[in-house]
Amino acid sequence: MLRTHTCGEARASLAGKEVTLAGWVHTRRDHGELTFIDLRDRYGITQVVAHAKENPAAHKALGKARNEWVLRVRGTVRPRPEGTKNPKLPTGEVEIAASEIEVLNESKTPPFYVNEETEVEETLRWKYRYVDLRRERSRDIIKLRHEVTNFIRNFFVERGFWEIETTMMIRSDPTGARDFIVPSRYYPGKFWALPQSPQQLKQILMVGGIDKYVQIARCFRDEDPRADRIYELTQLDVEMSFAEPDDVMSIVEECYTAVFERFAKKPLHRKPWPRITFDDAVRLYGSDRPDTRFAMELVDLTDAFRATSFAVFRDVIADGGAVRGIVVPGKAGATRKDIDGWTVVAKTKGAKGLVSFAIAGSEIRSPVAKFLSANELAELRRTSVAKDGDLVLAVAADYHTASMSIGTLRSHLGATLGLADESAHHAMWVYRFPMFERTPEGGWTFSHNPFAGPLTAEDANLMETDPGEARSSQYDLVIDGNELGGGSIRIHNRALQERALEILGVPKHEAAVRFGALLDALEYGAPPEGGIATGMDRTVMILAGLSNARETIAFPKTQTGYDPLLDAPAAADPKLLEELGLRVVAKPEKHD
RNA sequence: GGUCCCGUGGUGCAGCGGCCUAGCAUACGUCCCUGUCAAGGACGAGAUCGCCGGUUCGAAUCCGGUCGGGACCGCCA
Repeated sequence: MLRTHTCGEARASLAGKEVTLAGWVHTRRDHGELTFIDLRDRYGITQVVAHAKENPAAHKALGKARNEWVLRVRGTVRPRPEGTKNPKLPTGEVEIAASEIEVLNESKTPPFYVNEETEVEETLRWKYRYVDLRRERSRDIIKLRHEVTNFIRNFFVERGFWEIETTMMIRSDPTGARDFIVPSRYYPGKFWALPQSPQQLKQILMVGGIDKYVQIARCFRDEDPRADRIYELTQLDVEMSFAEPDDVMSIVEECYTAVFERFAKKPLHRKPWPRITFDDAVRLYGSDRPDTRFAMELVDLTDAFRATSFAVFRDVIADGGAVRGIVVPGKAGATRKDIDGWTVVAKTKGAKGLVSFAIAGSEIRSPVAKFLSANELAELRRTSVAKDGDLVLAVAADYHTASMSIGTLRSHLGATLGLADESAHHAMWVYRFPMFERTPEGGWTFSHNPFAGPLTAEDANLMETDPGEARSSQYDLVIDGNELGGGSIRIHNRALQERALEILGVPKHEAAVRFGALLDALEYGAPPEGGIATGMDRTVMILAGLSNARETIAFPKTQTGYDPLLDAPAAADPKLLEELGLRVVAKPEKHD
């Protein structure tokens, strides 16, 4: 090694010892005859000093060095003179009196500060990620990710799980997200797909008797990215044979509890974690991933307006719908503009409108007050338990739509009004999901994935008679209102799997083509099994308190998937396209 | 596919019709300086205000378009 110690190791115990350090110039303080530099590496920062009279050569070299130059420093560790120790640095007791400086490499002036915590535009950070990674903040996040990943891997391996890598080139299937595809040279016109998850493969591993599988798996989904969503995501992928839902939830809860206790900045609010049914989550929070860091539970106002002459409520209730609301504390004074904004939020989940009721003393102000009787308003106040100065917001629609609309508004208000308790992480399980949900077209879609099994034998029967009532074995891990992952006990019987796919609109013959391998495997002694996948990017995001997932990965892309570091995507060599049997028909885009 | 916000020396911000010959901080360069640690001091260089077009006597500033970035909706089993 070019060094004997790292820049984080210098301590009083090394005093008098000759050491060699290598690292980057963090800052330089030139006092003329006396020059200091702080030398930085991954491990820390050490002050190096040289005096013009004591060591002219070293002093000259330090004077010439600039930020981010790479130096090798030989010198003697010595205690700093009394009164010049720096308690802010772990190495602040000592300094290196330089005897020899070797410039390993010079550096251009960096495009942004390494030694300061200023915000820098992301595209620039990603383009110069090698500079950005030297910054303390970036390094800490990447280190955290490494430690969390390593901890989780060890956790499962220690419990008998085998880590198995699954292939990254699989069969494309038009369910779920859009696939990234890879052309084939031997089979021109045919394509592999990058896996959206190793779902089918891990189930096939169970059929192969692997019993317990774990993988920190890269997954690819070509959907428009968001702050917490990226093209390439990493998931903790786990599968267990002969498992029941509680087995999977228990081991993941144990793992995540350990992870949060070790790496999070704040405690978990409850152990063991609460488990809430999907129905209760919708009823109380209007969400399948409730943020319980604040209360503001939904109230049901249907009964208060059951006899109303107000047409909007009356018609919805007559159709079997519901009036669902929330009480916003102290917001009776909300402006028309506020309420219009909240109406837009509620409408994104299907609400036709939003009705507000401001509780002002004995009076209730509402745009629809004139259509409602005094009795109904009194009942509204009683049912909602709204206090003077509160604002009640309500949506009338079918029960699910009304609940989800108000729930979305609840989340929005929680975020914008800063209602969440920031002193603890709220982890929970949501379970007893419906197996199928209605699509806007009137068909069925799955709430988890097409391989999730029914919760009980009774639910399996309901798949035949009344699919909408069948409950799934699915369970979701939710932390602070974020869906961190989900899993289920899988269907391990070909006929039942075919039936499930049929309900989802995939006829048997088509299923045999699209899911042939898995369906065939189910006929060769597939064990009952289940598992889970959780998002590592989001996990690290929450642990580090970040608002976007890009910072948790080493080489991020922009919102449109552009990689500023590698300048990708890029055109392919025409010869390669020829070999692959591809011709580009898209108009070239002009990117500046 | 859609909505909203942003684009000003290397970086981060201010300026939002004329007072801008574009301001501040920091970084950068030269010089001074023996105990600093965000060192200090003096001087200096560095920007056609993303791009195109329009309105106006006059545009960084207003309008339209476009490119890029971000947040969100759709989408994301």
